[in-house]
Amino acid sequence: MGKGRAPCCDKEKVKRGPWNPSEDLRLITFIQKHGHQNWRALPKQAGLLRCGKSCRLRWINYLRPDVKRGNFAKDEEDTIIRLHATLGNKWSKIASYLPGRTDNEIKNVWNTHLKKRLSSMNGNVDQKYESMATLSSSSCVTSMSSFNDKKPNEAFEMAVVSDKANHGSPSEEPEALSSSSISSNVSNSNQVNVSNPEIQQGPLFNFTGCYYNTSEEVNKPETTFDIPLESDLEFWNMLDSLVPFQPEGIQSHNETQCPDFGEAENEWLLYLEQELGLDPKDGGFEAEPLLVPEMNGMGTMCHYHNTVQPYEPNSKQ
DNA sequence: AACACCCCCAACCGCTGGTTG
DNA sequence: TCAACCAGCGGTTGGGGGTGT
Repeated sequence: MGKGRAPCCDKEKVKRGPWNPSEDLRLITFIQKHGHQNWRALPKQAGLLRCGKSCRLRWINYLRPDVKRGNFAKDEEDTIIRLHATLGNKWSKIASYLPGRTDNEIKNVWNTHLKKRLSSMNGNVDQKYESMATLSSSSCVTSMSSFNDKKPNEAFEMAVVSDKANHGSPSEEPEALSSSSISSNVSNSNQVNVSNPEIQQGPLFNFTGCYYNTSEEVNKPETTFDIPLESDLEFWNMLDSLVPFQPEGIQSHNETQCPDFGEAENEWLLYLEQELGLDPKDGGFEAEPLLVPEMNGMGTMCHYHNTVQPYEPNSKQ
């Protein structure tokens, strides 16, 4: 590494911080059309002033159609605890056993909830195997010794078996954790598999993002996507005055990298536009071509968790 | 009401390992 | 074989919201 590593992107020319809806839509639409063969080139091709890494993270952790959001079910938490005892901080590995959950999300849950819970139960997180003994049956703990050597699906089958032993009736096992669904999808969660009906939940694929609740959300009140259209005339005027965007260097549709959005594509895009308040009927956004202009700096973003905040171009970050 | 503190989590940073020429 | 490039991973950060005083 004598010369050192070239920075992944020019930080001076790259937008950072939270993503705004128009950036999300632009990224989603680009990936939907062209896939994500080259993350580094993607931002330029998609017309985003973002680092490729940032685009990748945003897609994987938030925008993927199959990402599941909301609180973790107890069974999911138990699975994380169990897998963490075996795999350690291999978040992506753990995520591969929890369809729809991202490594980042699992890492956050572990650091904010589960670690503390284990710590309070045992007084010492390092005694994780002892912790496992309290959480799980002895058969589970003993099975861990051979857990490491298993292939993911085999290991998960073991986990499921012990899980059933721990929680009694198999009916307590959530659908997303059923062994059948797992064994059909043991690839890393980063790999998009929207064509898989086991992952693709619902008539449209389940674009949960931050825009609406999923039916699997636990203990969360129903929330709405609340874009204050009236109060953000500047933003919507900006959208109205969009210049057609022509992606650079797009030769052909990449079948292998482009998620198969199938017949739901148009319906989904329509849904997205409506959710984002970009209804073409109102002179707003049309899915193709991508028309969203570049943002005017950090001040343009809005943070939207359950409820979208007012879009304030001049508000401070 | 105002302030301080805490918690959560989206996003960033830097490293690693795989691939390619 | 090796250097350069790239995607992916895991650790960390910091802003915003919630809660306590």
